[in-house]
Amino acid sequence: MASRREHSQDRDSWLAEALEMLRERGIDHVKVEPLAKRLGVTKGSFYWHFKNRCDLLRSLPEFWARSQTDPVLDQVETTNGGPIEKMRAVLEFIAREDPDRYDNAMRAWAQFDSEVAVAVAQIDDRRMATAQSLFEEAGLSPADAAFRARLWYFYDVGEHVTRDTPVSLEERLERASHRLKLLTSDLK
Amino acid sequence: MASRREHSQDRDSWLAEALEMLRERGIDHVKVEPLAKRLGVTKGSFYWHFKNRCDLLRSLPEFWARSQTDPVLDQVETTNGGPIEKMRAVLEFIAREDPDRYDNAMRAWAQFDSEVAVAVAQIDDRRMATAQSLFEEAGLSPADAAFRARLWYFYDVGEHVTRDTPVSLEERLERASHRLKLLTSDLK
DNA sequence: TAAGGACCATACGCGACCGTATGGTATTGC
DNA sequence: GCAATACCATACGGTCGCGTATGGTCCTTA
Repeated sequence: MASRREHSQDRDSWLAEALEMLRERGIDHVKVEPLAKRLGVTKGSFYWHFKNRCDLLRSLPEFWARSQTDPVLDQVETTNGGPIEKMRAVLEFIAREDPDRYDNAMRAWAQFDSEVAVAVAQIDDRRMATAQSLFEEAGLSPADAAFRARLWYFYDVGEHVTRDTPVSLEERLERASHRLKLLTSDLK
Repeated sequence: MASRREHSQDRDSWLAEALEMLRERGIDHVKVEPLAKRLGVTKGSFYWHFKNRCDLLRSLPEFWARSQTDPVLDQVETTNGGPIEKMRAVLEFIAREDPDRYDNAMRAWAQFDSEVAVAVAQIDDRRMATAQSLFEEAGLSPADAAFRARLWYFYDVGEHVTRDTPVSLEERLERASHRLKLLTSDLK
């Protein structure tokens, strides 16, 4: 138990590649043998690190949250300034980095797997709670801040989910600015 | 060409069942033999109506738009009153009927198929264009109305996409009312 | 340096689907 | 009443992926 690693590096390699495949082709194309081919090994390796395919799939949401969402929420806290400035920083960060790269694929998966749906809903809640606290900081009541946070967050979701063609960075920044103005013009 | 049906009834039966399966389990589970089993026939029937599985899948988006979205947009036009009243009517209709039952599954599919993505984007555009025209009727400039329509529509998308547990009718109506107020309080 | 464990390759049986080939039945036009 | 056609059942070969069994190769530790 002394030198026991919480997350094996090799296991995480499989998970990272699986997440990439999930993003590219959907969960039903995350299969053991094609995955092994992409990693340049055979499935003999896979069944060493995982009990079976289901074991891999059930480990994916935790890996997704750990590798994708945690860094973003950290970004929020390390920004200094008032709530509006924090929102602006978040919007710029999102517009530039597009950290939600895997979100759509996770949502697509969550449509058909209730456990995954719960995991994704928890992430949604964490993000909306952050937004709500910022609106409360800006002077809104908890109830009003909660709804404003929904509107705030759902715009993100809508932008990602309805996008079939890529949007330029300028356009994304323009929309972010417009959105910030519309949702915070009555505050401060 | 005289008595030729535009859409065969039997073909539509396969499409309707396929759409249902798409909603329940995702596009990769829309398979010929399970589908035939659900319809109580064998796949010999399928390959009479369709060239192959790909033929079925490529026919699904058109069927979806024809059977799901067209009726909703008709509903918008047949309502009389000002733009705000029309919006209220639309919100109530959506909150009660939930006509977007298949939207999530289509979006999930569109994530991994660019042709489907285009078809869904066209539906999104039609719906947002309708919303935009209502906001213009209410006095906004085309540019402002366009953005307001995005905010309006993305809230719908967000509500549907992030929902893991069902929401009561009362709650849905309450949110619809709140949303209408927040997005139209400065108009008229 | 021998033993044990970590890690991976190979080979096999199995089931789920796909698409085709072929034959059967029932209805319709003439 | 007889074809032609619409529609469906059955049977088959082929592919893909799962999971297991088994053996090989390092690398560590005593």
